[in-house]
This record gives sequence, structure tokens and C-alpha cells, in this order.
Amino acid sequence: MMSSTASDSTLAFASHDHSHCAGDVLAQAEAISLAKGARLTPVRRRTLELLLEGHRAMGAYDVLERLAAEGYGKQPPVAYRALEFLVDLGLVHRINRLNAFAACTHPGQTHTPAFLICRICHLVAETPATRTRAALEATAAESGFVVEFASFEAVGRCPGCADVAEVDGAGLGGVAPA
Amino acid sequence: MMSSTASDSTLAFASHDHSHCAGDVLAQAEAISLAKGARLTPVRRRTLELLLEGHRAMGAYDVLERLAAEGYGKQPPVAYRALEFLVDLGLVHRINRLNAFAACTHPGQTHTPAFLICRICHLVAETPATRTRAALEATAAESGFVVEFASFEAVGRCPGCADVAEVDGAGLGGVAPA
DNA sequence: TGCATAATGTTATATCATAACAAGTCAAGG
DNA sequence: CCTTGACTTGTTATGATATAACATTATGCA
Repeated sequence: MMSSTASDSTLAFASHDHSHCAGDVLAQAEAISLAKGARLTPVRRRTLELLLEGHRAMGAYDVLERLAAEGYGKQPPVAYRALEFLVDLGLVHRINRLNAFAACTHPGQTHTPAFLICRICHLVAETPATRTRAALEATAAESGFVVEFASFEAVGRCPGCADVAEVDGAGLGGVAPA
Repeated sequence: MMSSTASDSTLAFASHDHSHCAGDVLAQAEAISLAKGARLTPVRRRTLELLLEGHRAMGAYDVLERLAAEGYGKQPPVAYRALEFLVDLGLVHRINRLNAFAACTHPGQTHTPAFLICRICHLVAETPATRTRAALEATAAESGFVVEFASFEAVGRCPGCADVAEVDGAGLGGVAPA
């Protein structure tokens, strides 16, 4: 193989051996499911695979469409349930800003992720937000607030799209046009 | 008057002279609108007032219901348009996690806000996230990502609900029961 | 085998959001 | 004064996202 991952922090943007990347996660997913006594059934596994395909966030209905085309159920709960299962196991994250879901790129590790969403190419990278969370907790503590869950979502330009200078900025609400 | 604001950071949780707090913001809203050549019309102003009522996030349809009861239009665009106007002017923030909106508690100041959402009483406080954003930008920069917009949303317990120990945790998806 | 649990699939409906158009308001210039 | 153009408000209709409730099938274990 060649380049595996850019660094152990953020990887989605750098060119990398994606089959390896996805394979790793799937193997870990199996292990995590087993450990928690949960079953990574075909729909669930396939849903995770779909999300791993391109480091992009997918809406539940996009996932559903793919699943339906492959012979699984055709109704929303099919997708929502598989996604909920994966989110509960920490294998998938929900990106509120996009009403969409993205596969966790380093499951198992206890982490507080931040999401970097490229508004040009719609790639979504997950990066550790340990310091970010610490900063937020410190600020929150000043007013006596105890943080139990935090979400960090940034929209901007990824390395590959950095020079694209001024593109509309529309489509921010969307998920993935191509 | 007596206690105005707890500190200039996070205030919503501390008991404070709310009429003063809301009045201040409304006055600033007028000024900001004027400065930008925008018109703070009755619906828009009323929408802002509604959001200022209780340091809580309101869904668009909650706002709509109130507006409709007061003689304004009864259809969704009425609320969504007023909210969009206020968001564009920086007078209101959208809380993605809740699909809801909250009045900005310190408009005019250039700020990167973080939202502290109490899962018990549903109070929402806005606090400066300068350090949090700096931390996120630093992490993002490591992978060459340029942050253009960032959102920080934390769910947890506010000072008043800190001891409520273990309450369901459900209702996180909801907005404001009372 | 038979039972209990969990997973899958369905129908129906709730919730959140916007497109497209019609009618009213308002200020600036003729 | 009164026209005109931009803006605001209101409507109808529809799109997009998400879940409740229930029937059926699969799975694992006594």
C-alpha cells in the first residue's frame, strides 16, 4: 500500500487508501457490536458501508434510497432505525447542521469529535476536539453549567478547495449533490 | 434597579432583571436595523420579543402560533421570514440541535457564540466561545481546513438544575414544554 | 420444540421548512 | 398628488425530515 492516513488527526481530506480505511472501521464495528451484545445485521452493516463510501454525510432518505434499491425495506423507519443503532454504538455521528449522518472514522476511541464540513466539495472530516471541548467546558463552568454533551460543527473550505476563493456558499443546507 | 447581569459572560442562568435585559436588546435591535437600512416591522419586532421572553429556544411553529393568536398571518412563512430576518441581522441565533431559535443576548458585538442548553429546564444561555473557536481553528488548521463558520452547542445541566441528578435525558429533542 | 426477545417491514402521521404567487404598504421622483 | 418600484405581508401548496404504532419474521435459549 501507499499513503495510509495523513496523520492520526484529520485524514479525510488527504488522499488515502480508502478501502483500507473503510475495512478497518468495519472490522472495528463488528468487534464493538460483539462486545456490546448487539447484532450488526445486514441492513445495519450495509448502512455503515454506505456512509463509509465517501467521507460524506448522507441524509436518512439518501441512505433509504440505496437500501431500498438493494432489496431492503422501502420505508423511512428502515433507514432511521439502522442509523439510530449505529449512532448508539458510536459508529456513526449525526451532523445536526446538515440533518445528515457520517460514519465515525475512529470508533472505539473515546472521543469528542468536531466536524469539518467543506462547503465546496461537501467532504466531512471528523477531527478530535479535545482542546475545543476543554475550552468550552471551562467557559461553561464560569456560569456553573455542566456540559454533558457537546457538538462542534464547522463549515469552511478543505485543503483541496482552499483556493476556490468565492463560490456561492449556497448548498450549505444541502448534503451532497454528487 | 438591582442585579442586572451575573457577569458579562453568561447571564441567562442567574436571576436578573429580565425586563431590563429584554429592553436593552430591543433598543439595540432598533439601532442595528436602522444602521443596516432594514425595517424592524411589527411582526419582526414581536417575534424578537417572543424569543426574549424566557431565555428559551422556540420552534418556528411555536412562534407562529403566538403570532397568529395576535392577529398576524397563520402560515409558516410568516414565522420563518421574521426569524430569517432576525438571524440575518444577528439578533437571533438558530440552534440546530433543537431545530429552534433563540434571541441573541448581546447583539452588535462581533461574537462567536456557544449555546448551553439545559436538558432539565430547557433554558438556553449564549456564552462567548472565543477560546473554543480558537481551539477548533487550531485543530482544523492542522489538516489544512479553513473555518468560515462554526457552531458550538452543549447540552447539560444549568446551575439551578445541577443537583437534579438523574432525570430521563429524554426531551432533548424537544424544545420547551412549559 | 416452544417461548421470549429483538429485528424488520408496513401504514400512517407528525414535524420542520420553503417555493411560488397575490395583494397591500411605503417612500422617492415626476 | 399620484405613479412607480422595492419591500413586506399574506396565502396555497408542497417538499423534506422524522417517528408512532402495529404486524410479521428471525434468533437464541430453556
